Amino acid sequence: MSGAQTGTRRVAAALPQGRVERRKEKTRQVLLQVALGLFFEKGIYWTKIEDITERADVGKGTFYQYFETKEALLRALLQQGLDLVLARTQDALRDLKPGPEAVSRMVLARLDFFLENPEYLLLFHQVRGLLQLKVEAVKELRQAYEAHFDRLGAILRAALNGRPPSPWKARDLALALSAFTSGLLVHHLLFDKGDFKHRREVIQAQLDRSLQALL
Amino acid sequence: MSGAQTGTRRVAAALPQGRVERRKEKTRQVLLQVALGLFFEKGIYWTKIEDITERADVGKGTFYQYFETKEALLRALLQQGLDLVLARTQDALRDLKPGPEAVSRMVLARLDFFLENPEYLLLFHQVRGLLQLKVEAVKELRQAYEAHFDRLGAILRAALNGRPPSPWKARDLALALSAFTSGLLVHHLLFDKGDFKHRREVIQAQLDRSLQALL
Amino acid sequence: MSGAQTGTRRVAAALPQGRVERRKEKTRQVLLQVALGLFFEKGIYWTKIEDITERADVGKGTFYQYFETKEALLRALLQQGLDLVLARTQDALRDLKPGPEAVSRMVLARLDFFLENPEYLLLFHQVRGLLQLKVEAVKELRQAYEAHFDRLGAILRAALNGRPPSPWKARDLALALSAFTSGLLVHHLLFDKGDFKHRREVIQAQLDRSLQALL
Amino acid sequence: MSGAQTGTRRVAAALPQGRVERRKEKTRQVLLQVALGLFFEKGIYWTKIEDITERADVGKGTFYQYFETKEALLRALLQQGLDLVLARTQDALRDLKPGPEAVSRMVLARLDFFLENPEYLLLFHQVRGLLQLKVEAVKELRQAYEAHFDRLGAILRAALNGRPPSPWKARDLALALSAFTSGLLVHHLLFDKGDFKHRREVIQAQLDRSLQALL
DNA sequence: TATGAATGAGTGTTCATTCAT
DNA sequence: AATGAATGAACACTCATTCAT
Repeated sequence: MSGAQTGTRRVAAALPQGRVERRKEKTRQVLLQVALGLFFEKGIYWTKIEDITERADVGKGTFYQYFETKEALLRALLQQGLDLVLARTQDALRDLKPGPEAVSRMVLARLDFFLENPEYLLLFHQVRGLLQLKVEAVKELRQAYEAHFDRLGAILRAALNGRPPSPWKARDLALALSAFTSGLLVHHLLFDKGDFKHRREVIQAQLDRSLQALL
Repeated sequence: MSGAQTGTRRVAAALPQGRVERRKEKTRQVLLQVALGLFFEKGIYWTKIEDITERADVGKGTFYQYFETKEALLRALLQQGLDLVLARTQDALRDLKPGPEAVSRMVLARLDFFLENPEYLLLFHQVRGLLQLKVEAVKELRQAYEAHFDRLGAILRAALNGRPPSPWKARDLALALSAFTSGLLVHHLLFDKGDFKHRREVIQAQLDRSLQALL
Repeated sequence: MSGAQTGTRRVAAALPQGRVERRKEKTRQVLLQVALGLFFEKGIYWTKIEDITERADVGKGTFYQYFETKEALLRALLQQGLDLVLARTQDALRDLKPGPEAVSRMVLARLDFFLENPEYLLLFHQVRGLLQLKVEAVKELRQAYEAHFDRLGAILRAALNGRPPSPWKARDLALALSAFTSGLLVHHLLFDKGDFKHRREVIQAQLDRSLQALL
Repeated sequence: MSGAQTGTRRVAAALPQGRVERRKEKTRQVLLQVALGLFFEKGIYWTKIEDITERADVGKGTFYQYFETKEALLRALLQQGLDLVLARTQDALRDLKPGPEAVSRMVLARLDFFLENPEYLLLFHQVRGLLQLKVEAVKELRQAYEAHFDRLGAILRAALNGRPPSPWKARDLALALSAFTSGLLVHHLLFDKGDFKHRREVIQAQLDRSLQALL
């Protein structure tokens, strides 16, 4: 404290801190963002708690003040990500009449979200790989995912005025759209890293084309 | 059974063994299949070498007679899987004229392969999650994947008489088809486990519908 | 004692600990000393990390807080030993005019050091056995050794007023003196364990006699 | 067998084999020599049984037909080495009158032996490092060493007409001479590898000089 | 509240040795 | 007698988590 030497060393501590409450929330967010970045760079499994705290510039023990376990962090991150895409999806529909156009907007909104946040794209991909595990620990992840697609299905049904085109059910169509977008993007991300963002037009055209058929 | 206690304990040893050569190959295959199953059930990361050898009913050391490391096993399994799908894809085109129909057959062939071998489906999914890692160890995995999609692209181009529909390039279309199929199936697999196989018709209809648009 | 059960179990924790800094340094030293003793008793190769941590009364993981690998520990120990002998050698020359007498003092100083610290004597002997290995890992050991004998040669040259007696070069003479002392002592140590210290006079006489001739 | 393909692959089998007896002895010698070479190159500890059998071009199981354990091989090798030096030492004294000259011859004979067989030099050095171990297994090694130096002491006493110069006892002088020679050579071997043999004259001069004083 | 030293269960891997062929 | 596939005890090292300061 005295000498303020800490101030220069600690990212978290250096942040403007109105009140303790605010600082706590800030540290939590820093940890989440740092973890998201590392999960993207090294993979969930290969990211050590210490990697996170080091980059966040806090003590290793501090991590456990904010998250009970590494798995709790993952859960929080996943939920945050799902919430963000969902919000984005709904935003895209604001002031729009139901119809194919609305669905197209939805899909593009999600496309843009993932282009801007490839970290979440890969996070979802990795997490999906865990969902098969029957362990108790994963149950919550599954639930988050299921809830997300239920809501997404509902949004989609609304966007289609309640009539998803045969042979789809709204929820399945939501899944399919999501699977398609994600699958396509993950591939582009993994195999054409450099071009990822610049290929938006191509990817969009590919999606458009596909969408016409699906609806 | 009674009196044949050995028979029940040692899977590998109990196998019909013409000669040593044959036994070795058999053991290797047993290890691969057992590993594939466990990767499916518990995930790559959570499957311990000992889990594998235990279920294969061989000593822990035996594993290392056949695979240099756990990662080498993964590589072998991935390659085996990619080879299998590719073979299946090509088989589907035998005695078929190029055209949309051919592509449809290809896609359905892959669908069937994955419905029969969900283990590979999930294996690919998990592996894709690793491809972002820049570690040397993963390089070979990437290469296997890249090579696979190059070949798949070539097959597809042939099936389309050399003219992939705009805006696609053959390889990208191959990626997209693969991503779509996989993404769709993984979701069905993870969220509707029980119905997985029985839903073939629905999934097929969904794919068909999508394909019409893509081509 | 009574009531202080912790005190008896944890050597490291029981040590007077001004501050964390001090405790850390202490733990490191405890590990080094314990390892030195075990290397002496059981040999480098046969000393397991757990032997060390057990005797040091710390957890196995603690070892790796202080040394990256077993080999790093060995390196640290070797360097510490070399530094100690060198210091002792130089001390022996303080306030002494160059000449045969000075050299004699040097040699005796080293003799005494090894009589007091047979652990280092045997450590050096064992390490020398590793120096032939071409592995990368050993390079640093070699360098430490080489540097040591360069410095020892320089000291010796000074002690001889720059004129080592033909056919020696200063560095080779340093090597020879060291080899002789060590060789003699190791033999006495290994084959006459009980008498080791009490035979100082005899050994000293033997060394003296030899020295007269060498210079 | 048919086709004689084995003949080209197997060093051991390819050797001229008078009778089975002879072949067995030959294989044993091959194993010993190969092991000696590997112990020199990689160190005793880091030489795997398989390294030995591979280079000897025999099956891994074959090793155990000739030596009960790795340690038994080491014992055999050590004994063989000690016998060889001793024989060489005695040869040097043949037709020589007792006196300082005889001792000088002895020492030089040993010097030459080690210059020709650095493998044994380093073997002895490494083994000496093991002698401290209190394990039962090492007892025989110690005994071999002790017996060797007893005999060496006897030879030396004879060479000195029964009167070792004060303050030496014959056995201790033998030890000292041995220690000196070995120590010097090991150093030269480790730190001046290239020159090892060519430096015979220098080393010899150094030894001569030292000897004059010791006697 | 923040810290980081300490922990030890857990894991991949090695290798001397055995034994069925 | 020769082989090499099979074995499993043993070991170095990792890392999520705890807790005293």
